[in-house]
Amino acid sequence: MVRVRFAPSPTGHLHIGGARTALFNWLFARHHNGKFVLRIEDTDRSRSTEEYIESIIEAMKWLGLDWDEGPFRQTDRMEIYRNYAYKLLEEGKAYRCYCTPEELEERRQQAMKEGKPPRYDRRCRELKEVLDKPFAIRFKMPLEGETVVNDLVKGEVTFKNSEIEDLVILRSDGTPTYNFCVVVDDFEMNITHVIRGEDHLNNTPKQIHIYKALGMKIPEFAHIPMILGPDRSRLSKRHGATSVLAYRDEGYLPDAVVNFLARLGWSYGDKEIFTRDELIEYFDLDHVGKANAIFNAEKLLWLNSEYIKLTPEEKLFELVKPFLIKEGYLMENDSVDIEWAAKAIKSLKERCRTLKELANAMRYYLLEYVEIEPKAKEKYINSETIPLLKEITERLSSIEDFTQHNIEKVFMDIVNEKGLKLGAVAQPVRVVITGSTVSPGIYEVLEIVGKEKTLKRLRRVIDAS
RNA sequence: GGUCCCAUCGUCUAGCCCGGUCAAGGACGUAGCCCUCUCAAGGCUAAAACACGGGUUCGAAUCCCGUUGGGACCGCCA
Repeated sequence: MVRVRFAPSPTGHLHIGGARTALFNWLFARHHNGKFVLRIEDTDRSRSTEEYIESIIEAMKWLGLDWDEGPFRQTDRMEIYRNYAYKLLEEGKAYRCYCTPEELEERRQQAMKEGKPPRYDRRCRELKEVLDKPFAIRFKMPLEGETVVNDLVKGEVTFKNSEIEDLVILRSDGTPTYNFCVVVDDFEMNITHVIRGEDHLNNTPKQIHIYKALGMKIPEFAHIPMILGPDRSRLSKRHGATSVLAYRDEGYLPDAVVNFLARLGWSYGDKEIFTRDELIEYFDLDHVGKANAIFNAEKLLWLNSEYIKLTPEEKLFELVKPFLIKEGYLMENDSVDIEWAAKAIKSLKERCRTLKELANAMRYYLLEYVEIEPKAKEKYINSETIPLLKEITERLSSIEDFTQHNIEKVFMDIVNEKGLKLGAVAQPVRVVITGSTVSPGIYEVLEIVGKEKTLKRLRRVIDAS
């Protein structure tokens, strides 16, 4: 039975990189019909917050990454770690270190200055007597030999044991450290595959020695490459939105984000667009690449537009509603005819890449009047076009059934009678009705805006001239 | 600085493990054309990559070594 976990530390919102790690674990679990465990690594109490825990959970839910067990919290499990740490101490596999953090920091600085590796010098390792001073517990790493990590993505990676330091497993305040908790938890939770970011590859040999010292079975490891910003440095706030929830707020669809993240570092031939079921069916570690990937916001935008096109209009309306309300184009308790809304959205969905854009485009369908862009006004509303607008207003007002078909007839009549190009008539009308030179087809727009608002807007512009 | 990882179009990648079918395929983006009432969407076309240097081999994007470049880690952070 495959058991994997996602173990974020709540020191920030769930970001793109973390989300992809979570996704790969989730896909692996679902593909193998295994279990996906959520564990909150909050042993750093000074930086962990409840808000971040909630925010991470909210982001996971939004992405649709459901977990089978947890969320477990390491702060609830302190006794367990402590017991294991003391077990190692008693067995002579760990030792008390009386060096203070200040002393260690000083020595690190000194070592750096001398160009030596900034590593703990193991000075307490052979201390025989027990002192009456605060101490941390350090793990005794083997001094020679080598450790091989058989990574499912990277292959065989070999480390010299002499390069691995005697890490602290229990701090002097009695709290355990990351590398220790991970081992204990992964064992206690029966984790079979540890799928995590490549930044943990160097931690792996340390953890392997702890597993061995504790007589625990070592899980399989898979270290997936990092996600980098456009400047090739690790993705961070400087590169714009990195929090998953920020993408939700910008109007991205969770399926699009999931699809995008899945294709970052993983591939299935030439296929680009996957349903969730396809992702689950096809996902495997063999096709996870080894190289870091740069976050390509343009491609995410494209995928999102593809997903918007795939989403039915009625569903899209539900999704866009919060954005409409936020922008003030719709009141919370306004009732909107769903058929009308579907028509409106159908006209716009393939020219919008996010829900936010869609909401914005719906502005001229929902409001009474629209503000006209100055440039558009200057170009299309002038002494030449006003008579034309008057004429068309008159003819439109006589249409009884205000449908695309009948509207088109009015436009074509005018064009034919006056020998004009359609654009010469359509553009000024478009500007008056939508406030901009860009919109869906003019007949479609007028039908959706409706006869009443169409005439109101036209007359207001004519009267103002 | 030490250790570890990585290297195909600007970007995500297929191909690499099992050398020849690769004068390197797809996608995003970019450019042009078609469609057209504007903008999209759609269709067609184009420019665009095997980091470099050595081997091995009849033959290398594919195997080996080195160089360069990038990344990660070296905490009583996770």
